[in-house]
Amino acid sequence: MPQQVANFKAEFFKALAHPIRIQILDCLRNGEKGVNELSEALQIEQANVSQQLAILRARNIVVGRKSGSNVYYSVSDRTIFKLLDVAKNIFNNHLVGVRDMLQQMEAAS
Amino acid sequence: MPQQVANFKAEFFKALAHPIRIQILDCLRNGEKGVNELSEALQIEQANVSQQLAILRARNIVVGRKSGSNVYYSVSDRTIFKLLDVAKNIFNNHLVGVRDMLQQMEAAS
DNA sequence: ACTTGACATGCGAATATTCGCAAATTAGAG
DNA sequence: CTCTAATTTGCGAATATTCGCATGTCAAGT
Repeated sequence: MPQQVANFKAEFFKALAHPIRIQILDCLRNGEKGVNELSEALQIEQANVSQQLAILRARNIVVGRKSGSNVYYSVSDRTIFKLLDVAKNIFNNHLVGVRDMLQQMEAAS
Repeated sequence: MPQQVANFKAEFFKALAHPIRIQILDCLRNGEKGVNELSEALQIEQANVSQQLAILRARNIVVGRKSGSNVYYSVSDRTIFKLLDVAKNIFNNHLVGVRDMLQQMEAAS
């Protein structure tokens, strides 16, 4: 894999590498939402939400639909959710791994 | 999703959010590799490779197997590769989107 | 035109990441 | 024990990210 492609992929993951952005994406699982709606749901300052949305937009992860003075955001590609689900599976596997390890230590003591 | 879980997920994606680390994981697709081997294959200073491996290790993404004075690294959970493949699909979808957009602009001019 | 509500953007200080270089560790050979 | 090769770690300067605050934009109502 050329370095250039690796850069591109890293940029993509960097866009996901922030708690607020993860929460925003999770909020968008069941349909589009306005900025205020996200801000209230997550209890995060509106300007901050808007900044994080700008980052997700820059990577084409979300798109905004303007309606009057509101902007409704949604995920541009539902495969994103599949990615998050696979990530969740990895977490679960690792948590199980840690739990087993703790149990073994317990049993050995 | 509680904020704590979002933090955890963000930490995970942060571990993937670096070109060198992406390249390392890609190198590990066909089995474990030593640090020198990775360093040469990627043409990256060995200390740097070791630092990036340490980050992947801290997130349980790779594990090292010590053999003599060598350390052979491998991916701890092959689901990681599935994740990278899903990410690749997302890129491809978006690239197609961009290509179509360029074609439309071309056609309209 | 003025105001209000919904978003976006600019700025800047605090914080975190990156990466080359030097030094430390560790295992095996002589 | 000494030397060497393989790997890790510490350090520090350059660079990037984060986030609150202030300001800017833009549409709709009055």
